[in-house]
Amino acid sequence: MVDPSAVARVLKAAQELGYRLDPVAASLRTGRSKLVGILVPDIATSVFTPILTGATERLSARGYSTLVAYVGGAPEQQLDIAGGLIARRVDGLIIATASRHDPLVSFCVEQKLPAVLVNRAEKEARISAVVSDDIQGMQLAVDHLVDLGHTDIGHLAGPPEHSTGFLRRQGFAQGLAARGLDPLKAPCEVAGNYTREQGAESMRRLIDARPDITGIVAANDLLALGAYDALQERHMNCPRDISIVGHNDMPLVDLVHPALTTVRISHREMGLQAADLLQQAMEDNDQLIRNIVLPPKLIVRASTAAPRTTLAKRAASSSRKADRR
Amino acid sequence: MVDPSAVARVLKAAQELGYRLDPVAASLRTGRSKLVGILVPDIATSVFTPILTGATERLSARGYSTLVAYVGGAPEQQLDIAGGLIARRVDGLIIATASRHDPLVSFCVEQKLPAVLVNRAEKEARISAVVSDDIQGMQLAVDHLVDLGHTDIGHLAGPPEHSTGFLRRQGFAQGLAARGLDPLKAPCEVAGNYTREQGAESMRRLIDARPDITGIVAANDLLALGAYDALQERHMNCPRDISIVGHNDMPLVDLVHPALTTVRISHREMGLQAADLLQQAMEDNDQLIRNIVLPPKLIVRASTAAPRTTLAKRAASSSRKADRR
DNA sequence: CAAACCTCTACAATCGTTTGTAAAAAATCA
DNA sequence: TGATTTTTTACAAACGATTGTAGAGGTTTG
Repeated sequence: MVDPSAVARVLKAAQELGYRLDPVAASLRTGRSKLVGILVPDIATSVFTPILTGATERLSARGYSTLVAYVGGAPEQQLDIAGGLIARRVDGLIIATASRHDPLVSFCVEQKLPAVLVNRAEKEARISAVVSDDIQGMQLAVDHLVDLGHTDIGHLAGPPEHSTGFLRRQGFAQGLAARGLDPLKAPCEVAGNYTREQGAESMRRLIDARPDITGIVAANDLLALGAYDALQERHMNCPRDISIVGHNDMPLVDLVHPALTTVRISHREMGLQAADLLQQAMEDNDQLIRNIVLPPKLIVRASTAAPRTTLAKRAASSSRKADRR
Repeated sequence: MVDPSAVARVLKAAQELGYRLDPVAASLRTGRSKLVGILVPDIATSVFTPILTGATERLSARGYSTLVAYVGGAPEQQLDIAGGLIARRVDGLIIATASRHDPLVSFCVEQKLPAVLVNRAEKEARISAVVSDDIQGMQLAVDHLVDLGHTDIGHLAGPPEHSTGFLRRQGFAQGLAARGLDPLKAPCEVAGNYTREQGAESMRRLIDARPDITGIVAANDLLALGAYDALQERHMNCPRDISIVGHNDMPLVDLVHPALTTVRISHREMGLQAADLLQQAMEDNDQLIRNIVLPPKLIVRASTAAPRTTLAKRAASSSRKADRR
């Protein structure tokens, strides 16, 4: 349309004057901002950092900046915090803090504000979400222990108000049932939050209640590491006395002693996918609700082994075989 | 001044209508934004997450929101990225990505944009900074090894373009000299970045070059953990064959095997202090350059022990004593 | 009582874009 | 060519606060 040399001249002049479009003014006029708000419970957890990295990376490649808000220990403030982001005209929200029925989600639905859940989903799918297949992850863990010969398996559960805690507990039960074990007889201790301390506390209770347990599936690596602490207190050995499976495969769990067998989740990938989903919702005004469920993977390390009873049996049977020869 | 009941009525009405001051409009008019930009190299490192948490926590308590930008692998883009933040009218910058002479700092000084360095300082103090006492931290580490009886001590150094890598190497040398050991004779391998892989690589080279080494001071925990990997490859044992001291006391290094002796830095505290400093610079228009240096602390765990030569000597001397009795 | 001064209220300009509209110019058609 | 339609250009309104200013109203003082 316009003389291209003129375009070039204008662009050059703009460059020389250091002219940049003012995003604040543009935002005021349009109501949009090229900003995305991300709500995380707390950054320190190694679960949320890769989610953040992934989401931020993808969004910034698409020209969006991120406004990260830490909801921290104040879930009741979450709506206010989100309100602050919305006042700043964020174009969309990535929510990593959702409870199984979250008022913030209701709010987003009402206001038609594009939003995507990540890591934790709601009970019913009102907006798109990217999660790991928590049920399948636990089944992998249970299968692994059962394959090793364990029959007395306990669960260190996470907070039931989050989908991760809830679904993993459910997956644990399903996994047992699928292998012919009775989930109702399996001991389960519910931790209030995902910390090493809570893991240790739950583990102590579990051992006291059911000393016959030989295998533990934890809802989270930190809980599993807490279980390590509890075992050490009682001078018990993992995996000789009790096998432990974690969940998340967070950094360094391959270096702890014993190296932790765990279920790997690609949190980074969750962040990337959430960013993609949100971008679609923001730009194509695409109201489709999508549920992306990423497949977990069992990583076998040194914290799981056959229970001593099975080892004894094997020894016995192999010696019988030897006798027959 | 005004009838207080009228004030109450107006406030109530505002509340009912859901009126909130529009930060975007205010920002356009005033040029201020109640936003602070934070530049981090990458979020995944356990060094920067607590800094971020600390800074964000303090700032949000003061009514500021944070705009976090990951400079990642693109230091040459740093100025552009910062430009984006400035276009958004950030009131100040917290810079965790500074090299020892950083163009972004020059820019902030010229533009009189309040900014604070954190974790990494510049060579010359042009703006305020909050850092750990890297020199002293290394001296603690060296002292510890020398006290145990080590005389052949090597250093796994970090990137020299960052103050942490540079100063820790310097602190290592000073620490040796203070104990009468010759720093020039001490082997040192410089890692290109703070990763486990680089740590392993450096450690391999160091062992090959100087098999007589009995103690290692690493500039960072990840490098130390990489050294663990290298030792394992060669079937060497820590601390029996070689003692290792890390730096940072990042989460879980107490659980690795052997539990890592390391120099604890309160990164969270650095974040808090940086936030305070920045707030002063922003609000009091306080141009004072302050340098906050936090004291590090040695945390002794299981990765350090007396070298075998010393143990042998002690055994000999104690048996002599026994003879005399 | 008028002049000078101070206080308060109300209004308009401003920040820098985007976007709708009106006018002008160009193009199409009878 | 004149009427009609389309395209281009130019301009102004709007976003929602902040802030300076002019004028109204009140108070003090010679």
